[in-house]
Amino acid sequence: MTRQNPGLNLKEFLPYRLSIVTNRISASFARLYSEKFNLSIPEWRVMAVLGQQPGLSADEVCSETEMDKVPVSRAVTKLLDKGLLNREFSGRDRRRSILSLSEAGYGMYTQIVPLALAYEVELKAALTGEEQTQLDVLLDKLSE
Amino acid sequence: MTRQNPGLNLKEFLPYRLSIVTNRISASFARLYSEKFNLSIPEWRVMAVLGQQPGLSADEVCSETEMDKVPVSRAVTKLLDKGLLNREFSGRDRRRSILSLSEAGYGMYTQIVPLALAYEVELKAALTGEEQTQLDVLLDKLSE
DNA sequence: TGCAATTAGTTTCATTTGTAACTATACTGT
DNA sequence: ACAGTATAGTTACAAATGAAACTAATTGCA
Repeated sequence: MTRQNPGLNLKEFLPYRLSIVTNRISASFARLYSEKFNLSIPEWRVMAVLGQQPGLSADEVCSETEMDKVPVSRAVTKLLDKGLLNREFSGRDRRRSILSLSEAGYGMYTQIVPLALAYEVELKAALTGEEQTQLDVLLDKLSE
Repeated sequence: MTRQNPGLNLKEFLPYRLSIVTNRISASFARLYSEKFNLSIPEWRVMAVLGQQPGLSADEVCSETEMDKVPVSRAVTKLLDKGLLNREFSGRDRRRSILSLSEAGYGMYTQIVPLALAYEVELKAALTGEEQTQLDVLLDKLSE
């Protein structure tokens, strides 16, 4: 039987290429903080967003990070256990949590940030300045 | 306590942005074939690569798709169960499998490919022709 | 008011995933 | 030829994940 190729070249297929590149990048970045600081990816994401915007609720962390509420809830529990997070509850709405990094959490955060920025610099070194700008534009457009 | 922002803006952080965009795209593409054809992501990937290059071994499927050998092995088992794949073993090296889509598998493949291509067209519609070229270049460079 | 509908967050359970151990076959150097 | 090592693929086990059910608090509106 002869089969004509219906014309999908996986290596040129955009969703596929994006996922390969992205997975490589996030895996190697994750190694950076998981090894030294023993944080999972969801834990780091929660810390990263709270380092920037203290006082968010769990729900706001979800929308900021585009994570599901289940992994967020679990990450928050773990981070509380490790003493990296403070949690209060809103007086106005007692279901609503108010999350922020603890002293210890903030200390860890300030150690990770330079690693993250250095990693980004290294990544971007593969691109010219102009290309970096282009990439920003393209990602925005693909985000629709 | 006053905390100076150490300068990580998550929304501008490249690995983060890539992963958000990519996850959205692969999730919505996966819906396309998982709903209609009941394929998992690994199953589709195996089929996609074998549709293009019949006769690969499981190991070659791994390197082509950058998947771990465990999910590949499981996807192959499932696809064999569903009758979508044929498997022989090499005479020269009887450990080595020789995989290809069955009639049924190829039939499904030829149905999915147009969906995939249409999806890609839709994605790329957000970009100008020039931007599409740029994106290719950028992804190549980021792949190092 | 008071009761249905919503919302924040957690827990349960089934599925998926990856690491590591395992089986079977093949290769290598003596 | 054969002992040691490497490779293809599978299986077992433990951890991560997500959908759905659940709890508790709040809102809307009759």
